[in-house]
Amino acid sequence: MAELRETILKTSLELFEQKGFHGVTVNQIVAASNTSKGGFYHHFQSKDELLFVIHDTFITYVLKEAKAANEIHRSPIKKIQSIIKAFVKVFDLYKPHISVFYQESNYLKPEYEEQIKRKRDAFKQMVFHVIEEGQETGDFRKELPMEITGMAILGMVNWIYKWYSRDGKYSIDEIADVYVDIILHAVLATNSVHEESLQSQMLERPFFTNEK
Amino acid sequence: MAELRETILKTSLELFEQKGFHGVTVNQIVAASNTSKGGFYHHFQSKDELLFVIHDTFITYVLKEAKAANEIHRSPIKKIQSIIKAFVKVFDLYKPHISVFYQESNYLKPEYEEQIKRKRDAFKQMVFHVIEEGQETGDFRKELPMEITGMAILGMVNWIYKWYSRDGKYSIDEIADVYVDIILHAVLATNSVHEESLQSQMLERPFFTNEK
DNA sequence: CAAAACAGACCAACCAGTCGGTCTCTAAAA
DNA sequence: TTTTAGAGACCGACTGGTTGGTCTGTTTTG
Repeated sequence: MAELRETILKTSLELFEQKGFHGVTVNQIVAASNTSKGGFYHHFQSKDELLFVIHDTFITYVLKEAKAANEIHRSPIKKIQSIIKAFVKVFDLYKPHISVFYQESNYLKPEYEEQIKRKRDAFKQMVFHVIEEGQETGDFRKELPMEITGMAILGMVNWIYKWYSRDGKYSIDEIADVYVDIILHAVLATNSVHEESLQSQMLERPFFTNEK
Repeated sequence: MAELRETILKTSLELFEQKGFHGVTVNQIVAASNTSKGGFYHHFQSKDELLFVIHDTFITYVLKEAKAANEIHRSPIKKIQSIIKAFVKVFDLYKPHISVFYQESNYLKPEYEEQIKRKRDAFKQMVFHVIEEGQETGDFRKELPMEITGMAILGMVNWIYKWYSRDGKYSIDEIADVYVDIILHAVLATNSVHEESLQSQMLERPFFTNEK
């Protein structure tokens, strides 16, 4: 039964998030999971493999979401909208994974690192591509350098792991709406001559337009 | 003489950036600095103190810059412009410090952590305050939630440490210009009725408006 | 010559990973 | 049905290597 494996994953995730990968020993994980060294090493080859599994589950999910969003829509505006929304929402689902991901990713063993890097780059390229597309169709401002804009967007979203909390002032959906709004305001060409008008695209009636 | 101290700081910074705090032993630092254990522990109480010093030099600098930018200008638009520019440019000066800062900050001993946290919060509050100010004067869109917008800006800039390189395609000044432009496009009210007009404020003729 | 700066052998603690062994459960053999 | 055989799950004492830090002594500096 893979029950213990799940327990170990869950408890170690909590511990890593609190104290960091190096701040937690295998013995602590084992104790918190009510098992033993033997139990641990029966399910994982090493402490490093555990770190890899955590990384992989999160990045795999994100990549899948982005691919889907990319295939469903045709307009770059819609595409970036859904990618950002999905991306932001992932922080609600996988907050602990992501925290560990960004804080300990450089301690991954080379073999593991390469696998993760490939998926992460794939995601980055998707964002870049959508921006490029939007600039070609004239929806997005052509004067913005694509790489810088892309990294600005990625950074802004990625940083969420540092401050988001489920008990915070704003829900993840509200945050997603604001982010989409900020990004679209930043990149949309003012004379977007496409089928959809600026305003109708920019805000799907985000929550904060209704507030007083 | 405090010469060795500087050498240790510099070499350990390089090592930490490459391999991370936990990936570098005191013996390695000592060897790379052409000194001995005795030399190291003469200048630093512990490996942790070394980590603290690195954190502190960077955050102290950033905070000083932001304070200055805040005092020099009166208009929130000008303020946010200089804060962002200064903030972005810090990544050119202190890239290694910042990398270590964000990757290892949760391994700081509590006593150290508190000191750093205070300065970091001070900086965050300054950014928040400028946004608030801009919303009050009507320069910035009032419908944007201040906290989310602030964190979006901080995240977008902070993330630079993950990808910026001096040998990269764009200079730090170019990046700073694009960031200022993106942020102002996102936050400026379209009917900014202030002394300065939208366009003249937004871009101080950034490099990319001249391209082709 | 006194104090600071540095050298380097040494140590105690810790920690990831191992290894021989047990327990349980299933399924084939008797 | 009972017995036997075997596989996978799990246990926990042990180890070998590493690491941060100390301590005694030596050199340099003012």
